[in-house]
Amino acid sequence: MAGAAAAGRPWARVCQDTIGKGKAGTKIQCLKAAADALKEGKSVLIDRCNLEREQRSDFVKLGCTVQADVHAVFLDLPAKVCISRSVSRTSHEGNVQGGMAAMVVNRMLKNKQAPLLTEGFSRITFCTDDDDIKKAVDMYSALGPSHSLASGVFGQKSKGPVQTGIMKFLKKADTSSVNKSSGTMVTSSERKTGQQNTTLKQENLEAGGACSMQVEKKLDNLKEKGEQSKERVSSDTSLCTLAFPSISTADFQFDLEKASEVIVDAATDFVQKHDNVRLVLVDLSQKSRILSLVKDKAAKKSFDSSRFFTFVGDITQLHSKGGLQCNVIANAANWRLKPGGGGVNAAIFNAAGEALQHATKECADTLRPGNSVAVPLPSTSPLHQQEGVTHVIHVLGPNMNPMRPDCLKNDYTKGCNVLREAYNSVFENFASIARSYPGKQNDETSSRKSASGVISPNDSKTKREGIDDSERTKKSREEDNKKNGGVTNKTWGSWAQSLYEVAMHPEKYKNADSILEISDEFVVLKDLYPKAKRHVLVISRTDGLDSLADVKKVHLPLLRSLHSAGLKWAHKFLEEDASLTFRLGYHSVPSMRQLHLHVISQDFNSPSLKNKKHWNSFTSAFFLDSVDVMDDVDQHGSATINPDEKLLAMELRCHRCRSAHPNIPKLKSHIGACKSPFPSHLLKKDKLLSVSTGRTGCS
DNA sequence: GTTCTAGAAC
DNA sequence: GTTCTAGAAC
Repeated sequence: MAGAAAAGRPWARVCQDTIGKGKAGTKIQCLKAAADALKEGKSVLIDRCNLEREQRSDFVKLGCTVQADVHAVFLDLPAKVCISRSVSRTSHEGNVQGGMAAMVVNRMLKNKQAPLLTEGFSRITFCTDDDDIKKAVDMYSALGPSHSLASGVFGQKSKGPVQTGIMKFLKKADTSSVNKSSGTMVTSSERKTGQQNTTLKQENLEAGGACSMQVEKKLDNLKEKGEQSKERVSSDTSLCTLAFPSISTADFQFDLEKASEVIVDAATDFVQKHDNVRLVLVDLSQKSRILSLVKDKAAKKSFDSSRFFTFVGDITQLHSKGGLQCNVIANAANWRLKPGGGGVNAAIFNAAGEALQHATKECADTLRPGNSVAVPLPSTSPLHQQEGVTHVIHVLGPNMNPMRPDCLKNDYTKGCNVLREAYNSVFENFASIARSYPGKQNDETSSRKSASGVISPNDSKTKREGIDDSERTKKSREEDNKKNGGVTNKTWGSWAQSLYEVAMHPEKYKNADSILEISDEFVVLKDLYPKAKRHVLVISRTDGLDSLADVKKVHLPLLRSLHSAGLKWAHKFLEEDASLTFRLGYHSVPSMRQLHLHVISQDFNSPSLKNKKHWNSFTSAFFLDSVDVMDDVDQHGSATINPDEKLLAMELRCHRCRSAHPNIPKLKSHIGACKSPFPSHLLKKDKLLSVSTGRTGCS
């Protein structure tokens, strides 16, 4: 179908299901048809699932080579909606319907990768319901030849600021309403009115697949981007990019010569150690002395110069004005992490709007020199929408200005050390964000380890659970905690005390047959509401150690004791029932106080497993394998936790074959029958125990 | 963590 | 009509 939009721009729809003379064709045919249509000056709608990055990259490349704007409209509908629609539809062009459809859709959704601006899209619109889809269709239908749509990401449900454990229990921040208003606001502001004759077939978008992509020809738009864009726009957009200002050299009056040395050392060192990332030092002025010093010093070093370079431009408008796509920007913040003050800090807070202030508050209150904190930028922020910036890393450098706090009074030995620490901290935070970028990792472990983007595993001072890394706040928290007798200041409901009670006074309960073992370090207890045929808890007896968030390196021997007690009981159960498979691990955010290890058989055959939260708490990244936790604590001094509650609300997927299911009863009947092998990430590192593998899980 | 239940989904 | 979920109360 080629819909000639009412306003005049002709559209060509390229659909693989019909491209072979009305029948299904090949991707090559689609690419050719798209290229031809673009040559004829048409806008092109690629009506193809394109769920995986690699699948769509050829289309993106095509768009870029003819200098067209490439947009993605991502239909991010819940799996159960996709499945039920595809099953019940009739006369689908590709004949993906009926019983077969569930299987096909499940297989496709398994590999779903949300589009990123870094792939080369200039605009991405997320649609998560019918309303979003209608808006997107209306918007593109009404697009006239002189219209252009803003660049950036629209309608994405924010990953949101990381919720602290305490937030979860005190009150739920209503992120859903915030997100909704953002989506509506963006689309309605972009929507052209008065054009209702939809030339794009909405039903195709709704049922045909989860993702479609539009390649829009708009040469005039590109010209506006000016000189710099030509130079950089072609540069590699597959790299996760950090743009950063020179730290401390403006208001903090740090010596430029010395600063440039630190920058070049830290940056070249970093890019040599990390793949798939690039660093860009940004300054406003063409005559910037710090840029030329850094350029000169960098020229004398040998490293890949496309991975670290300097750029003249406004750090808040790098994409729109400079044509440089940066996922992450660093901010030369003040110690209070407050907006204002002029310079880069004021500019970034200004450009990012209130969303950044709120998100920052969720992550930290203050910052000390040499430290940084990464803040996920909500999708409501204009900086996110227009520039594609997903994170802001606030950093505080050393101060040489006697009019500002913590002046080092020209002590450049200390100053250089603090500046180096500051850059290293920023780069490490950036590295963990880069690792969590979809496509920059391919296993579940790495994604959950840094998914929040706030956690810096190499910096023991950096906060977890979205608290902060400042010593000031840490102290006050510790004082609060002392009063509670605990290490974290999470509040526990009365119902959350029972494990604590058992751990403190196991002798009181020793006659109960639910208690399997009591030692000085732990108590082994049958879970009162087992979520599988066999489900026991190994509860630590250390007072004040309530969850993984409290665990420090000193607790490593304890973790090992809990683990080996868990193994012992798993083996005992395997002797009784050789068909079982066991997994040992912790909940990222437990509901019950007192650190406890779950030992749970993987049949999940139990009437007590009743809801989505139950299921996801044992089968998503919310469940942290004991072996990983021990490694993590050993290497980093604490456990890396992703406290994102969204993990518990995720769609229901089989823990073996990853197929999606619309509800718990359907899921349970599937898992009762599924014989697929377990995912490879569980087969590694002896995370699963069974008789057939003969694994012990000890290594 | 569970129980209860209104109301959404089928 | 029944089934299932999700939020409040404990």
